[in-house]
Amino acid sequence: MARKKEYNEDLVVDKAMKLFWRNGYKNTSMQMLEKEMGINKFSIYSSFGNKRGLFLESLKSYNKKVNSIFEEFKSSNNGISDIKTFFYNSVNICNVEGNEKGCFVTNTYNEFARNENELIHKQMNSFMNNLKELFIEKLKMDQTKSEEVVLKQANFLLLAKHGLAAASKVNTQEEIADYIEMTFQNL
Amino acid sequence: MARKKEYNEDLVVDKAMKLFWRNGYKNTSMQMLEKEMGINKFSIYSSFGNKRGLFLESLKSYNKKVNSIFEEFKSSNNGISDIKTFFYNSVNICNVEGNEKGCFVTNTYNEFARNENELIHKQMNSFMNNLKELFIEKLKMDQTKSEEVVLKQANFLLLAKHGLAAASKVNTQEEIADYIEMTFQNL
DNA sequence: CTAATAACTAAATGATCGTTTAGCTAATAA
DNA sequence: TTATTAGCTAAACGATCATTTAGTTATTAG
Repeated sequence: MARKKEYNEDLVVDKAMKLFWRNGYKNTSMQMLEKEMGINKFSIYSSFGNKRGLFLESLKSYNKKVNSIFEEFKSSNNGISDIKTFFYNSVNICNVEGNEKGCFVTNTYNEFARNENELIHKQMNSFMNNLKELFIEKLKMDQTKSEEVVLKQANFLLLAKHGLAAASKVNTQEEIADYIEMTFQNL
Repeated sequence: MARKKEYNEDLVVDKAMKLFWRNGYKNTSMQMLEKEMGINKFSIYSSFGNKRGLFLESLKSYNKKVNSIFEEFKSSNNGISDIKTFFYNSVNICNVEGNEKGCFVTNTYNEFARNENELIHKQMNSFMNNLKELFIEKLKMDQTKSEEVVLKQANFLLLAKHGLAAASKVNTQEEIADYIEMTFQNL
């Protein structure tokens, strides 16, 4: 009937994601996105509706990217040791990429902590709740732990993971490693 | 010679600080500041130069506010126990205030992590370095600890403090308490 | 080949951003 | 009292924001 798109949507979303990851939502303008994605504003709007739509797609793209880490985490059966590996893997994804920092989800969580945007909050909360469930599952593998201890430690780990992701924006790999080692020293 | 100012600078900076604390730098507009501070844009500019000037004054105002916690922390002589108390005090200041969340300095650190603004980075780094020195001082009170262990634990605590401040934006007081207790369980 | 249509380019849109300015008000020194 | 001067109000500034639109290009069905 008519012309074909000259770009691949998944590919340009990935580029947008990296820009949002680096700068956050508010500090990323449509002009910057246009340049980074290599397509015109019109194309961005026709594909993703608006800036927020593109941002949500970027979050999905990030989730896909970290999904392999999640899958590995889920399928292993070594309890706490798996959680520790997961922590290391989580802080390492930003090193294999460009100069992105921290965790995109956590960065977003922080930026929108007191924002009214419901969609983004939902996305964030489901992410956090899933993670907590996984922690609980892994912790329960050690059957000497009471339900109460499991829940307390899951809360502890969730906060530690969030804090680590935030801190990893400004700390060195060595400091991060020290932190992870001490965190798991006596769980 | 001429008219007197109808407002108190310290007072309006305090109001600006709370707004910046709640929303961050980018998400706080001059219009919002005008309203919150109760004075005209002209007055803001004549007193503080520009938005960044006002923001830097707000950071100073925050530092003054938390200074009492710092002074108490410095003057005590109970080693690690002091650090723990300091952690609790730090997360509690946002409860005695309005609906501010987390630590203003940490929020700022996160927002400007990959920003080129030198003045703000300096302010942040000096804050962090001072804190680390204090941690080291307190940890050294336990003379059984080697220098190496002291430095490692200081790094750990600095990251934990940063992470806690970030996480406290979205976590409950109970979760926070659990985190602090576990953090100090075996230091 | 041609009519139809979707994707493209590029410019314009209104809103809001931080910042400045012109004109008015009030306080003080002489 | 009056000239001077700093603080005030309110409007306007240019820049940039996200978003839309008008016009052109390219593809394909008939």
